[in-house]
Amino acid sequence: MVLKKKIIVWFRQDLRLNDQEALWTAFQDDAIIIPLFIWSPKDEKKWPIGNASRQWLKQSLELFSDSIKSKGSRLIIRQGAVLDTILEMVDEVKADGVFWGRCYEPYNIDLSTKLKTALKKKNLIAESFNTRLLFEPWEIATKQGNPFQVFTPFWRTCQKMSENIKKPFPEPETLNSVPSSISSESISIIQLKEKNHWKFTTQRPWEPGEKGAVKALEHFSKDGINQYSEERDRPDHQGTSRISPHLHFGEISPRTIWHHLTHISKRTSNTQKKDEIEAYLRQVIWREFAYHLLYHFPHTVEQPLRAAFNEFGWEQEKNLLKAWKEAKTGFPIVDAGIKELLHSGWMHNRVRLIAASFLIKDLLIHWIEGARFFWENLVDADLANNTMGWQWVAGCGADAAPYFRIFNPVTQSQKFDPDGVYITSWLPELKKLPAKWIHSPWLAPLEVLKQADIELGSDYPYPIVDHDEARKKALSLFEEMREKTKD
DNA sequence: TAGCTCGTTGGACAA
DNA sequence: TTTGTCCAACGAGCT
Repeated sequence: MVLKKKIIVWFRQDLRLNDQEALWTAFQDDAIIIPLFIWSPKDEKKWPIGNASRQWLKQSLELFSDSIKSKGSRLIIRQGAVLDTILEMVDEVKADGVFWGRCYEPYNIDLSTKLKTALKKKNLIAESFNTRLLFEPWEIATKQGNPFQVFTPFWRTCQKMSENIKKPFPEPETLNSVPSSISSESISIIQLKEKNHWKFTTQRPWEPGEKGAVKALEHFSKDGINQYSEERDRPDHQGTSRISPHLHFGEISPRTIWHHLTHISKRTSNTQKKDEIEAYLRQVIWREFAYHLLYHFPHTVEQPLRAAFNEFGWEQEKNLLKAWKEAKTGFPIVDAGIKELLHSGWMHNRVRLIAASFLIKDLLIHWIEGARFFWENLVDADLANNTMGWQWVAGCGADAAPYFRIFNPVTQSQKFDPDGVYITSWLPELKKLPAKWIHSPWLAPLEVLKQADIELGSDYPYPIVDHDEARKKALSLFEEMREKTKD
């Protein structure tokens, strides 16, 4: 009789059973599988998991643990430094090796490398799999063999290579049991921080976990996809897929999304629908692009991709930053966005752009401050996406907007939330203000404000900056930076 | 290799 | 009210 191999499958940002190549490979090898999750925020260095993400993770793990149980196995949860914990576990259960899905944050790459070396030294099996991306960051390159820094050619290359995207792996029908002698921590070891406690609201309910992720995809692909390219920009409508937190925690794989939507696209003769699906898949490729950049330019989590921006004259106005974080800027679209973030752990993409542009170009505060605030409060906080997004808005990242493109928070608000429906859903104090004035209450006649029961300065703040002046100042600082870095 | 084209999400102003 | 044009800059990526 052949002795079965014993494999620890270490789960990180791939909390699902479907299209889980690490798990599926161990299952196909007929190995005895020990599913493991490690709670180890200290290993995450300067980007330890934020409060909103913790809350999501707790629920996601709870559900993942249940689905593993339903297959006859048990998820082992341990706490401590990743390397020590795995090596101890390997000895404890006399494992023959470890399988895991790859992560691409600099600290995670470092951990994987060290783990592989340590396991190989012990003559054990160490295998990592692609569980998070359509393409590995090193599989896509320009014709010169360099990493891409512009999205469109990256997108075209991905399209050409899309035939290679593997079909999702099925989930194992059953799993072996895990001996009760192997101890596990409770999920309650994942503690929320006391301050700035993020709460679920009933206003925008989420359903974490693999089932919730599949439901979100099915709902979106039946309905939302048909007007995606227009509707995705409307925070007052439900035009986006809302799949981002599911993708971040790996409750669904991008391959599943890709194949599900390309299948629909192939079946329909409706060219508009095909275009809408392509518009959405383009966004999925933006996520790939973010990982491509994170992998090839890992310093960008702290430093600008364009070095010239190290010379930019950022301001250090603590009070302005505080007002932004507390939704007290006096610009309703910005404040509504921050409120949405604090109350629901999520912010509409268009509003993220407006709020980010306001922090950077109106308040002239360094993008890293905004990146850290988002990191702490978003349920979909993702180092690759967050870094790319903030650098894009700041103009210091890949494919960034030219310096003179500065969002006007009032015209953006008028364009994408014309009736102020989004604004008033998060700022009820402005409910009685007519749509004409909702985007810039400080311009409303006193009579109108009175009728709307608003006294500026007490019910709702005065604007903390004058946008036109702030814009001019930003442009002159960019000009200074260009002079300084000219050569 | 040198030159050419092009770039997720814009704004201001004029007609 | 909508549509068109310029803003003005630069480097990536291709041929």
